[in-house]
Amino acid sequence: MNESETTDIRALPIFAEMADENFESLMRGSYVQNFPPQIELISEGEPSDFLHVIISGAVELFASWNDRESTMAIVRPVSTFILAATIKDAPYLMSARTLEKSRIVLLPSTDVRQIYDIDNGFSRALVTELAQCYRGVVKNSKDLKLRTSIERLANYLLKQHSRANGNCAFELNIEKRKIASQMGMTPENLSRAIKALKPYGVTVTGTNVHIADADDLASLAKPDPLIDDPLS
Amino acid sequence: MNESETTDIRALPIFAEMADENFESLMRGSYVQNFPPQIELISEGEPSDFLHVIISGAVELFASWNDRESTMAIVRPVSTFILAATIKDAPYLMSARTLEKSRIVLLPSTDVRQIYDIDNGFSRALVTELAQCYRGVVKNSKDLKLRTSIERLANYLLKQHSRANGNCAFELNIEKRKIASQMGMTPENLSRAIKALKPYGVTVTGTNVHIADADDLASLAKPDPLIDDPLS
DNA sequence: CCGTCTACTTGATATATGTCAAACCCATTC
DNA sequence: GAATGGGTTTGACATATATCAAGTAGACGG
Repeated sequence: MNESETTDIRALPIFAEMADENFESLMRGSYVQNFPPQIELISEGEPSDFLHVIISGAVELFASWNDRESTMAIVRPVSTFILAATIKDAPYLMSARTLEKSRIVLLPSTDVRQIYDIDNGFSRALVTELAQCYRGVVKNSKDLKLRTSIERLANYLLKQHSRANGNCAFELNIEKRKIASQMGMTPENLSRAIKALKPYGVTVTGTNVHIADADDLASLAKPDPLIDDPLS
Repeated sequence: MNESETTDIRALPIFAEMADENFESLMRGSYVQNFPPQIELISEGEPSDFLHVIISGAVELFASWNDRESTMAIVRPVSTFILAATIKDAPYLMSARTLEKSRIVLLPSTDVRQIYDIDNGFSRALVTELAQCYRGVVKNSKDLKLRTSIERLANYLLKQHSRANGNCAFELNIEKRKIASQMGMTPENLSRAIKALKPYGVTVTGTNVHIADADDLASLAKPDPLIDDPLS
């Protein structure tokens, strides 16, 4: 791990407030690895041996049951994933695989738990982080339970639109089938949902999205900070 | 608040490890109130002024969007609710209403945050609690995304069955329409799902449930600790 | 430049779930 | 004991979504 990567990790809210010596001890015990795409990093049900930090690339969190599979989230740098399992010393609830070539830091869970027991800055940061994660999942549930697939898509596109600084043209950075799964629908249904948004000025060709009139789309999407705002 | 109630609250994992003086100071600033059924205790979007602790009764957490409403969870004594909003000092993501006559303790959020800043036992307990809550919502999402409504119902009934100590007859302690909403379906659909479980030995008359053969039902439900186990 | 692969799309169809209206069943009240 | 009212059930129907099968398009490697 080079110095700039260490700095990036240190800058994460979760690590920012901890004592230097504890952070360094955490880093000393860590492993860094580069993974090719489509590698399963962890499997649900396994004990959580490491807290993962993604430095570059992209990782999909997914869950399975009875031969069905669903994408739960896509994680992008720089951030940690599967924090709750590490804290609780409980089995992973989700599996993770790389979507692209990715660089991942592995922090032994025992080290994390040990340091969280002695470092109050760290444990306070964890409280904030977990509260945020919790709220994120609740928002996701609300999206799923209160909206149809077309409404979910409309809101997803609006979010991407604002991430592209409001530019009317932007790219999808994930495969459509992953987007579909994340939003709880099939790829075929996503295709049709995209078509259904055409009257609202949405054109998608390949990975290129064009939103003619965001207000028009918003009239359908009715975005709500209590569902769609990643902060708050 | 009487002494036995204070003891019950103190026994909650979240409060168990904090210093006596901090717990007492938290309690001194608290309010206790009895509410009749169907009272809206908090509304989503409002700033989170209090951490709530339910002492007796039952509270429904629900969310709304675009004139739709969905039950997110039912909270029963003794436990806290809307912890994450209090910690983050962020608006509630869910509303809450009493389902029955309920006794609720209100802890001012500023007090909670202030004490969590100085009491390490409390902040560590919060980490564990929030990690648990997070995992709870993730499990709920998996249930929603990976299962059909009949499968969700089958698993719900198996869970109630084991809560009734494996007794083949037990009572539903919530209205069916709330159960339906919690599981992401309409009351009509729930009615039909119940019928669909008849071949698996499930009979429901009013609030009485009879499960002839739990193994038979489990062959359909395929319960999974990574979805259905409230612990782990 | 051509084949190959994989994601994506499309159409036809099936299934799941929602909606609406009416009937029903209790429980409560007057 | 009749009337009221809310929750539940049922049936008929509409809509949303999934499935299956085929075709298309783009990316990649030879």
